[in-house]
Amino acid sequence: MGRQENTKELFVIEALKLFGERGYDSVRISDIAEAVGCTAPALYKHYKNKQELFAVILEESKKNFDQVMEKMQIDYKDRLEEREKIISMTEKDFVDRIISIFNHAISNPMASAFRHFMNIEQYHIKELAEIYSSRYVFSQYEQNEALFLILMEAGRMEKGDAYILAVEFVSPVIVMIDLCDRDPSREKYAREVLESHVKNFYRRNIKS
Amino acid sequence: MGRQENTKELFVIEALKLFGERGYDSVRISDIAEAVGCTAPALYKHYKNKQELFAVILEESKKNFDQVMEKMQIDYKDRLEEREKIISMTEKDFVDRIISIFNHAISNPMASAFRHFMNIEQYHIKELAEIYSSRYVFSQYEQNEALFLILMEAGRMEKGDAYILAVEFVSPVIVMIDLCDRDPSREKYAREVLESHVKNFYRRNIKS
DNA sequence: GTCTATATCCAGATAGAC
DNA sequence: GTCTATCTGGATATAGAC
Repeated sequence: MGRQENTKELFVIEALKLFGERGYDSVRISDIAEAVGCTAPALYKHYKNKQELFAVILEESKKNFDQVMEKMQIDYKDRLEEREKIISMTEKDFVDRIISIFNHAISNPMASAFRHFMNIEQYHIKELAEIYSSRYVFSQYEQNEALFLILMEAGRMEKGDAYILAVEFVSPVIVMIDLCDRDPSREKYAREVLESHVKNFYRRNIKS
Repeated sequence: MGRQENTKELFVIEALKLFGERGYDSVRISDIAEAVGCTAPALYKHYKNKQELFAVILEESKKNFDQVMEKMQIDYKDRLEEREKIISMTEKDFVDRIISIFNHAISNPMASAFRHFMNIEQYHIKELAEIYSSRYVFSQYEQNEALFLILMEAGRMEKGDAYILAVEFVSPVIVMIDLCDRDPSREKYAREVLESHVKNFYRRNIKS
């Protein structure tokens, strides 16, 4: 391979993919180099060692993740100007919102690779376990709790425990993403289940 | 270490624990031997190599898992004599049932180790991904769907999509177990969430 | 059935030419 | 900045004594 400008970045991308497939220890430097299109020693011109590459991946993935989260989701807590939009959400809006969260999680290759990577290394690297729980689970619960509190206040939902409703609303999404991570052929099933779930939830809990 | 009768079995137990913590490739034969209380070459008197030990673990864990599942859960589909019991289930019965499923998943060391192991190796070993999905997710969905169909028939639930209700009922349990696998200090939180969830679900969907 | 000693292999990392 | 050749360490697995 000839002189390249973006080799350094390519190492991060390909390594994340491979780590997500097999886990840190199972991936050889030469595997990563092959995926990039060069030989193993080339890596050491860009990174001190395998561990440093790993640290960079973690950093980059977290940054990327934060950016995506910010773009994808309305910050229901702070931005009060969103209140009007929330109060007038239809059944279709709810369905679209959940399906778009699901679609992004499944179809974005980097997000997907990072999630696989976290899943594999979560017991090994404490930091990853924490990231996984807080980003994928708790932030979703809290965002939807805030959403439901607004709807309760506006009289579109019966007043009650908004947090538990958020748990019930979001958990199927988390499980379906997990299911498709293990077997992508279940995407159609997952989308159908989620659509039915959201419609059922809307019909039972939200006033039109 | 002196002559032992159960070393062969000990290798399976300790290896499963370690594989569940770090993954297959990261665990050395000497780590397993140390946990067992002997040296690495001793393993080769019992198993051909590391891979054979792995295969035995898989086999044993599956067997163990099946036994536990059978003991834990009423086979709602086949045993019609359970019908009376199901129809008269109270809120407390539902809470107890979910909490006992949760408790078993969390507190049984072997079940816990096997779940961690599956989680780590699921992308690596296709077979594990399938086991995980079918045993932890689909079987739970289907069992509860059957339960809700009986309740609908008996007039204790409004007729509707029993499968989706099962998804909504069970998914929070799956997520909470997952959460505690990553951080056991969340057990109290998980139990509280699950209790509130079951009570909320019962109040909204089941007639007393 | 377990040990110590050792063979073998292979992955991570370095040296030095281009 | 990438290559080929090589060093080094560590992990799997074997040999042979007890």
